[in-house]
Formats: sequence, structure tokens, C-alpha cells
Amino acid sequence: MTTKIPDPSLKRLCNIYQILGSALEEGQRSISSAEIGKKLGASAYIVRKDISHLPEGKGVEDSGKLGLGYDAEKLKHHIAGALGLENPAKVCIVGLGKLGGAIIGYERLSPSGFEIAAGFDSNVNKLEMLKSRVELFPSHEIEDVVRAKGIEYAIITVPAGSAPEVLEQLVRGGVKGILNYSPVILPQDRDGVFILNIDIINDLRFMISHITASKGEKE
Amino acid sequence: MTTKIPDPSLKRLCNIYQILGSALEEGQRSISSAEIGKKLGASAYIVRKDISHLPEGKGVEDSGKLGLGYDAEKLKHHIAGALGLENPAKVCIVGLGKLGGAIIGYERLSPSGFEIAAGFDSNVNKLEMLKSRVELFPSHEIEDVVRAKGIEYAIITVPAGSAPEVLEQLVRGGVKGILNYSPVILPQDRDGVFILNIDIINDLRFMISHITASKGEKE
DNA sequence: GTGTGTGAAATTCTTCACAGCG
DNA sequence: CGCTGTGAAGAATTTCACACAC
Repeated sequence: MTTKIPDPSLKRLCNIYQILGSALEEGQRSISSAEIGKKLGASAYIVRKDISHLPEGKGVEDSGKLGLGYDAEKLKHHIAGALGLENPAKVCIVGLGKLGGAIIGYERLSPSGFEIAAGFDSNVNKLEMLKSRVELFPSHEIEDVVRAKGIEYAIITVPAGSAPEVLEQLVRGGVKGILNYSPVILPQDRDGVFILNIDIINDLRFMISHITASKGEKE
Repeated sequence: MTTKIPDPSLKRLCNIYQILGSALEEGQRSISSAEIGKKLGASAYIVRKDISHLPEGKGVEDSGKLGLGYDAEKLKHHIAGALGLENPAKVCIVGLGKLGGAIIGYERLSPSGFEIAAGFDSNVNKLEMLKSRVELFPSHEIEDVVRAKGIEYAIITVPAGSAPEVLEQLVRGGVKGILNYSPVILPQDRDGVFILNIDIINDLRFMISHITASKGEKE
């Protein structure tokens, strides 16, 4: 009876999860749907609706009660449980150029519950140069290493040309999800592997078009 | 009578724009809605609907006709016109850490129609070290430089703590849109400034929760 | 009173069905 | 025929209104 949570809701819940984390760090114990909504750029209604999508059960109900909002700690845990964010996820990074390098060295990953279990690059020289706490491997070992280490998720930051081949190896290695930062859109047809395509250039374009296309509208 | 194009449609049109570019590079002259849809991971119906949202007028109608799809060149131009992607956009980058550095050196930006007009960092030493073709300035000059150069868009890659202050300066300098890669969600209340919050960690979480939350669902 | 929880209405987006053109 | 263009049906989301708990 786990009614599937709609995608837009899921996205917001991830943001709410982060907002709750920040609030807690600043010593805030409880927070209202209105306050969350403001930080999120959404209405209080929708925040409550999103929260109501979380599966009931283990004491969810009592996260929000007191006449002044939700218990931040409880709500955060509850979201983590529903979204599968409780235990650290094993992630690998393929492509150690500028962007891949920046990600592999991103300090916020591990405190946020991600374990970077491996890095890959086709340029073997690069592997030796990079001093990293992460184990590095040449790209042709992707399938084996992913399988051996039980890596579940991958981040792709390779050039356009290599992306399809990398995808193939990752899928064969058995990853469940891929974050694709390469400049090609990878279609999600492969098995049940979920692919999220992200591209700075497209985001820039979206921003610009959003602004341009709404020029001259009122309201 | 420029019926506003819905956001989901805009996002896809940006992707379609990129797909058309790739197709053209490979010498493909025409392309059908079904083919675009496949690369996009969407239905042919919706591709056609998205295209139909483009404002009519300057010979849009004849981009797609021939019994086999759209004229890639014409359609691409037409999208560019409607989305405001025709002339290069002036962009600045605030925060020249690993991520900011990766973006400022991203080769694909300028061929895609973006002009990186300035880079900012609060660490003055860093400014001298970075050898870059882009003009670099200390962060306290953001407002002045943005105004003087007529910079329209900004990419923020600073730590969480500095983000609100940077936002303030950018807004005062007069930017129209901001791509925020810092780990705080900036709310869009300021004037008419559009903010797009992007966070790798949230994207990872969304991917994981999407996979986790749909576990055990059929169809 | 302040703030959550949720069914029902309103809106937005997607899918469909089919007309029309080359 | 193959493929586009689009009004109308259908589905999914968001907004609203109001009941209930502290």
C-alpha cells in the first residue's frame, strides 16, 4: 500500500531533507510548513501534502504536532527512511577531468551519506597524478570493479563520445542509477537502470529561456 | 499573444535544441518527432506539442513538413529565437574553488553561446594564481563589475555561508538570472531575479529515492 | 489561536485521436 | 502512406477549504 510518491514531490522532499539538516545545525528544533515552504520557494500547502505522501507507520504521525510545526529531527529521520537515505550509498565517478576531479574532492559528499568507492579514467597517467583518498582504476575495469565492490550508483563526467560505452559497462556491472554530467543525453531504456541527465549548459539555457520567454507577461 | 510556454516544455525544448545541434554535427538534415522523442526519453506526441508551443510567425510552420520530419537547421534556429538563445549571453562566475574553476575552464561554454565575462573570488591570492583567459576580480567588486560590464547572468559556486551575501551583490548589480551551485537553497523572492538551485547532493538523493521509492511497484 | 492533515476543486501537463499536407 | 499539427480527453499536481489537535 506504499502509494508511489510523485516525482515533483520526491524532488521537494530531498530539498526539505536538506533544509531540515541546516535548521538542525543552527539549533532549530521545530519548524512549520510555512517556514519550510518559504525556504523552498513553495507554498505551505504543498509542503504538508508532500509530507503526507510519506508512508505511515513507525510513528510518522507524531513528527508534526505541537501548535508550532514539525519536530525537525523526527521529520528528517522519517524522510530519510522513506527515501532510502539512511545508509551510505556506494558511488563511483567515471571521468576524472576538471569536473570529475572537483566532484571526487567534494568534501560535502561523505558527511551527506555518500561513499565514493572508486574513480575511473581512461587516461592511466592521470590516475597516478591525482592524489586522492579514493581508489582509482582505468576505465576498462569499470564492469569488474563495480561488480566486485558492489557499487550501486555512478556519476559520469566523461566527454560526449565516451559516454555510451561507459554506460554500457556500468549497466553490465550492475549499477542501479546513473547521474550523467556528460554533454549527451543518455536515454533510459537499459533494464531498470535509472538515469538522470544533468548539463550545466542546458541549465543555463533553461534559465535564460525562462527569463526571456516570460518577458512581457504580467502577474 | 505569446502564450507562455510551460516550464516542463521549456526544459525539453532546451534538450531538443541540443539534440538538434548534435544531429546537425553528424550531418543529419532532417529528423522526426519520434526520433527526437527517443533521444529525449519522451513520446513523439509531446515533442510535437512542445514544438507547437513555439510562437508562430517568421516561417516557423515550414520547419517540419516533408513526409519525413523536421528540417533540423530551421527548427534549431526557430527554437533559439523563441528561447532567446540567439545572441551570446554574458555570464560571470562567483567562487573559484574546484567547481567554479572547472566551470570557468569548461571548453563547451563559449561554442554554446556563452561569454564568461568575469570571475570572482574572495581569496585574492587565488585570483593571481589562476591563469585564465577570463578577467578575475575580488568578490567585493561584484556589484560594480557586474553593472559596468552589463553582465546578465551569474553562476554561484561559493560555500554555503557566503551565498546570501553574494546573492545580494549580484541582485544589486542587476543580474537577471542566477544558477546556484552552492549548498544552500536560495529562495526566489528578490525582485524579478530568477534563481535556479542545483546541488549534486540533492540530485544524488533524488536519484536514490526515486529508485528506492519505486521498489516493489509494478507497471 | 496557531498549525497540521486531507478530501475535493482547480489547474496544469500529457496522451490520444484524427484532420491535413506533401 | 508517413509524419506533422492541434483540439479534446485524460491524468497528474497544485491549490484550496475546512476539520481537528495542541
